[in-house]
Amino acid sequence: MVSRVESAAATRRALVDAAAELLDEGGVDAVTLRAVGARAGVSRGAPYGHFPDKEHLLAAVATKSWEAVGEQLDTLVADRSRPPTERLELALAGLMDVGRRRPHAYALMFSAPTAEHPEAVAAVSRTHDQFLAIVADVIGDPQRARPIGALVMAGVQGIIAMENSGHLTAEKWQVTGDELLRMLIGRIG
Amino acid sequence: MVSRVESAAATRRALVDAAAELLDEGGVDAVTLRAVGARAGVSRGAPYGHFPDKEHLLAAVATKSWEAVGEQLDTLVADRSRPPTERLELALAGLMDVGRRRPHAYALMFSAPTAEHPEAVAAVSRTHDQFLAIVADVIGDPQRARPIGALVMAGVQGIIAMENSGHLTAEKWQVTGDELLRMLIGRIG
DNA sequence: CGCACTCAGATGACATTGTCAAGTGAGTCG
DNA sequence: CGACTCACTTGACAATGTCATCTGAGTGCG
Repeated sequence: MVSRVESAAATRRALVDAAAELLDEGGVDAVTLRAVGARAGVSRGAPYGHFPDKEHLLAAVATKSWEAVGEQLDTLVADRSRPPTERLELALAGLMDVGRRRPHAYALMFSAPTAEHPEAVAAVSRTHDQFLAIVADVIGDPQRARPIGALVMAGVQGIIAMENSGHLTAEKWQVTGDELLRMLIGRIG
Repeated sequence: MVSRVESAAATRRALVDAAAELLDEGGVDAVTLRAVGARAGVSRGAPYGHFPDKEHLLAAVATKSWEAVGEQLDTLVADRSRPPTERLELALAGLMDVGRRRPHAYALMFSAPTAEHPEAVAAVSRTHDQFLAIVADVIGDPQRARPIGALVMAGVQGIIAMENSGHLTAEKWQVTGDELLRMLIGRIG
């Protein structure tokens, strides 16, 4: 027997996990409230006990994705044994990895509605701070780290977007996403 | 009295225009086949005479958007009176402008389904060629123009995505999208 | 211990949507 | 002029997001 609040929290978690799985498997169109409920072991109307509407459920998925990236960056920020440049490379490689392994989730993380949900904004902000800390270690000057960090973040986002949309063809551009990332890192400072 | 083929072509054009308008006004969710039909002056089933499904209609909207950008670049490529760098700046400013004025259409242009439709791919490819021609004029070396062009294209795409998703906050990054664009251009070569 | 209560979740219902089969009428061609 | 073609309309259906209502298991008070 579980307490009612535990059970409700577990259900909420199961709903977000189910939505994330469906998103990864079949894109945003596959995230049906009925499918989410079924996978989470509840009925189709259950999400409305935890989220005002479907958009908020997706925002929760985006939030969790940002938090996952943030946790990954946590260990990188703390690890002072590696040189800063290497930590930055690892951080960016991690982002690229999410973009490639979970393209639908990645697109969701960078889509507009996310910004309208405070919990999502907080998760994004925290993760950006982690990232900025790493960039600052590379640059030295914390003041200049912010614009340059934005440029790098935008660059990575653009590289992944072009990869995932099929616009980054090797014949046309004579370059791979990884090479672009290396060019991007090389132009820091 | 108009010939049947003219009338059909006009209807197809009206459908794409209506879909584009609805997309700009209310995002992709507002693009309902019924709404598209109504605005185009036809019924809800009319699109099926011109497109196999809704996705192909949206692909046609994306294609038209790419072609519009391509035409804008046409004049820039032809205009040898301006210095190459200025032409590149104007080209990128034009892209940024589309991203800001028509955020939903811009997102559609860089979304995955587009790549699966041959006519869309052709329009994108043609526009990318225009862009590469301008970049090549700036760089000098046509071989190096391709990777650098990809980096710039990805950068612009990323800047717009961060702007439109609300992630490019001035407080966090201490920079504007336009400033990022200038940084990006400054790092060419 | 027992009972009324709360609230997470279930269920029925409804409007909207994408999609297709069948129908229709205006342009087209012999 | 009559048969035909085909762009478009209309009716229908399944799937979906959403809400009002219901139900039963955990909870607090006596």
